[in-house]
Amino acid sequence: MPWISNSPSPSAAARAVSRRRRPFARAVKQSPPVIQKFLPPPPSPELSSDAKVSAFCAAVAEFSRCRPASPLPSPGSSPSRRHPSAYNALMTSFSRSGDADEVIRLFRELMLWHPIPNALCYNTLINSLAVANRYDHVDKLFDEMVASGVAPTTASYTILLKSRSFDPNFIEYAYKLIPLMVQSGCQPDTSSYTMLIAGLCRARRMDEAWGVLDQMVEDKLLPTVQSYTCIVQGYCSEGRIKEAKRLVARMEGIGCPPDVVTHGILIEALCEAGEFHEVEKLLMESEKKGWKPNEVIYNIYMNGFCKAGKIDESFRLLEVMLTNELHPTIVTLNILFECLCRDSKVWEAKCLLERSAQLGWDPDVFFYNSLMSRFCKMNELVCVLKLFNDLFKKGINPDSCTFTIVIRSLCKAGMLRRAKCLFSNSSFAADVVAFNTLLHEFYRAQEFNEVRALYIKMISENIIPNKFTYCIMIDTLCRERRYMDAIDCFLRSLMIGFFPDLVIRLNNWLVKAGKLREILNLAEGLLCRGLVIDVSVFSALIRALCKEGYCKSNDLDRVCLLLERMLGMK
DNA sequence: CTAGGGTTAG
Repeated sequence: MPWISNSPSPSAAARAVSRRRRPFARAVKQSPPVIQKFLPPPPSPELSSDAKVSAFCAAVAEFSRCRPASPLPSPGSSPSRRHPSAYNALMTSFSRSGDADEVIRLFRELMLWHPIPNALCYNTLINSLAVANRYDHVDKLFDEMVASGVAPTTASYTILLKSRSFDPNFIEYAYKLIPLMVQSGCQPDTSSYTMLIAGLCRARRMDEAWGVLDQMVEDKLLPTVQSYTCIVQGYCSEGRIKEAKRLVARMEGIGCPPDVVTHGILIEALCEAGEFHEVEKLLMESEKKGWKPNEVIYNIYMNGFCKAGKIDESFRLLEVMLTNELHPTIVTLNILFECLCRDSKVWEAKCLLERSAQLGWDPDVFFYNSLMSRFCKMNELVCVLKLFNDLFKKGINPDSCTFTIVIRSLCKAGMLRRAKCLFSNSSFAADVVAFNTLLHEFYRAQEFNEVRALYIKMISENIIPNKFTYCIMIDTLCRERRYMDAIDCFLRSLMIGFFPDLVIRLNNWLVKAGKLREILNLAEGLLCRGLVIDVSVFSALIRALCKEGYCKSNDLDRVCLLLERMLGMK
């Protein structure tokens, strides 16, 4: 397999494992049947007549019956001279279907006939790359556009904002970009402002998001459903459901009634909070309130039930969906598939996947990930690797999630080196989660040098560490008693945001080691950056003081000074 | 051409 360099293939790994298991299997064969019930059930060769399995099959049948005919022209058709607007229409179409590579190809082809494409074409291209998270290309292409004398439009800038809206440094970027935008004669429009609001909400800066909304009104731009929906989502992701509900209610009053998207966000949050009755109520009132639940709404609701372990309810919703003449989508199938996996029907799920072609659906990477993730939890490494193999055989591209599952499975079986090999392969686009997974495993194995090396690799590959990464690094440094480095590491984490639980964690290490001076350094580091010292840091100080012997501490003056500053006396 | 929602991983 091409993605593993100089290392045995997964099938070899699978063989190695099954070799190791063979004596065990033999032993079981000869022992009384009582032991056999501790073994996983063998994969069932035939589909069982289980009600949920047949419901899933019915959903598949409905899915394949209602599948639209391919709306797209086949990629790679021979170049022919087309008008730029025809190219743009084609590119938009491929961009919407998520095929950024085909958009790039079309753009290149367009340049053969029209060496300087117009702003619209550039926008479409850049947007498709932004959607595909290919940020480096976004910036390069924008510069290229400007360099070739094509004036960016307001939409160009909005796309730039979008490409950064998940970046931890979004706000700084946006506040730099907007003046530039105005300077070049592009006034921010409703969509630019909405993008700004979306980014602020993602960064949990709700007050500022409201501020932008006020600014919009001042600029005589009316906020739209989209603008408010971003804020609803901001509240929901912070768990502030009451405020989200209140805002949704208020939207009706100000002539901006919440639509199906707004409700989807609210329903997802309600499900997560276990307020399923509230969801039911919203659905009952939907007609009266002027919105109509679509497939996505049911998917969200079904997924909510699935996550809460209410598998029967998920399948009940499938029936409701069908009676409302809504067709299952590939996402619906995936959620139901996940339900089967959770409902101890893993082996049936495996069987379903094996017969997908016969049943009438093309499983995508999500189906494989769901099943592999289940097998990973069950320590069924061989099954994981076999599915990983099947995926390649079918020509499905694994995503970073697939790799994370494989890495976890390998690590769980004690094969850390093999997991590391996956990382050395260039075709594996590791993301933060994948890195965190392996980092965590090396940490658990106390291979701190490997942790460090991997962290350096991560930085060099421009993967921005997140909270979990810093957590592992802080733990690692503390385990090595490098407390000052741990503090430095924490202070670096402030670049991506302030996480109180990281402070608490670091403090616990410092207290445990009786590192009073380091606690003071940390507290001062926080204060001089204008951050509020949490009560946990305060109590950690007291605890460390007690441990050290209050009177003996030479640092008492510094503690008092800190406490005074905390209380706002100085 | 551009703004808000759904499935998987730590």
